[in-house]
Amino acid sequence: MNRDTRTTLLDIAEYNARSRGFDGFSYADLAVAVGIRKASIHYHFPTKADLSDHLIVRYHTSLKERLAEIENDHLSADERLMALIRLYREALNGGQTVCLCVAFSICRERISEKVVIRVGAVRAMLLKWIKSNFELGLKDRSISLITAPEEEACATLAMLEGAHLAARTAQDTAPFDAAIQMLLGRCRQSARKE
Amino acid sequence: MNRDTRTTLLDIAEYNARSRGFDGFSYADLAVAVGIRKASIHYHFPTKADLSDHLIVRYHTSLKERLAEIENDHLSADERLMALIRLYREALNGGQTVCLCVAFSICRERISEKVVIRVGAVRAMLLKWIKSNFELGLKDRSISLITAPEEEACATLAMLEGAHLAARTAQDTAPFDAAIQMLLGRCRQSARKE
DNA sequence: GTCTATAGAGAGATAGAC
DNA sequence: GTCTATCTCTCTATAGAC
Repeated sequence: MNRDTRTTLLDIAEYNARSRGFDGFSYADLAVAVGIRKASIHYHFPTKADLSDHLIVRYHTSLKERLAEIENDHLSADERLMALIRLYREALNGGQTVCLCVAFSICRERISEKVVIRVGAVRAMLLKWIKSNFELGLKDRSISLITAPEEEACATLAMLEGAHLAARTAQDTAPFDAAIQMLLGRCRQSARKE
Repeated sequence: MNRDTRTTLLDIAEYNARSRGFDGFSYADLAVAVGIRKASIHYHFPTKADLSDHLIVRYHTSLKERLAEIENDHLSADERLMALIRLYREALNGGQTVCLCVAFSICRERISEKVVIRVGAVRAMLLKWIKSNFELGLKDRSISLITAPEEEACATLAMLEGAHLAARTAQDTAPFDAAIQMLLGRCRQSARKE
C-alpha cells in the first residue's frame, strides 16, 4: 500500500458505496480490500456514520473542483454541458458505480440527518451550476430549445442520475447513452460532429 | 389482519424495499409490521431472494395494468403522458418511497441474477410504452418538440426515476415536481391549464 | 399457518497489547 | 497505526411442536 491508508480507505469505501449501496458493504469488506484488519479501520473512521460523512464531504469538494475545471477548459455552454455529461458517464465506470448521491438516496433512513443534508447540498450545488450554464446557453445560443434554465437544470440532473440507474442494472453504459442522447442533440458542438 | 397474510407481507415488503432499499429491511421488520413471528414469514417466502422475485413479478404485473388503464382512460398522447407522470408522482408517496426498479438498481449485486433480469424487463416494458406514446404524440400533435420517440422514451424514464431520487432525499415531492416541469410544459393539455 | 427455540454467520464496535 | 480478541446485536434460515 503505497498511498495514505486513510485516502485508500475512502477510495475503496466510495467505490463500494456507489457500487453496492451504503448498506451493501462492511468494514470487513474494506479490510480485505485494503489489507488491514477491520479493527484498524475504526482508528481512521470510528463509526460507519463517520465514514459516510467523510465520503460525502470529499465527494462534494471533488465534484466542485471538477465543475471548476470544466469551466476552465470550456467557454461555451454546450461544451460545458457535454463535459458534465462526460463526467457522469465516467462516474458510471462502465455500469459498475452510480453517483454517491444516488446511492445515498436509497438508504436515506440509515444514514445520519447530517449526511442527508450534505447530499442535498451536493445536488443544490449541481443545480446551481447547471442552471447558470443554461443561462449562458441562452446568451451564447450554443444549446437549442432552452426556455426556463431553472426547470431545465432540475430535469437535467434528474435525467443524469436516473440514467445511472438503468445503466447500473444493465452493467453497461448503453442505457445511459440512450438517455442522454436528446440532451446531447441540443448541443451545437455535438450536432456539428454528426 | 383482515387481508390475506401473503398479500400483506408483499405490500409491506414492497413499501420497505422502496423506502429503505432491499438491504434496508429484515424479516424481523416485516414480522413486527404484519404481527406474526419472523419464522412464519419463511413459510410464505422461504428466502429473501424468493421474496424479492415475487416483489418484482407483482410490480411488473401491476405496472402493466396501470399502463393499460391509462390507455383506457385517455386517448391523446399528452394526457397519457401526464397520467404516467402522475403515476410516478403517486409512487413517491410524498417522498417516502421510490420506484422498485430504482431501489433494486442500487443493491444489484445482492439480488439474484433472475431478479436483475426482471428489473430490466420492467424498464423495457415502460420504455416500449413511452416510445409508443411519443409516436402517438407525433401523430396527434399533443406533445410539442418530439424528434426521436425512442430517445425521448429513454430520457423520459431516466428523468422520472431520477426525479424520485432527489425527492426521496428531501422527503418531499417538490424536487420531483421541479424536474418534470419541462416535460409537462410540452403537453398541450397542461399548457391550456396555465 | 403460526409458534418457540436455536443455529450459524456477519454486522458494527471496543479494549488493550505492541 | 495496526494487531488479536471479544462483545453484543442482528441477520437469514431451519427444526419441530401445536
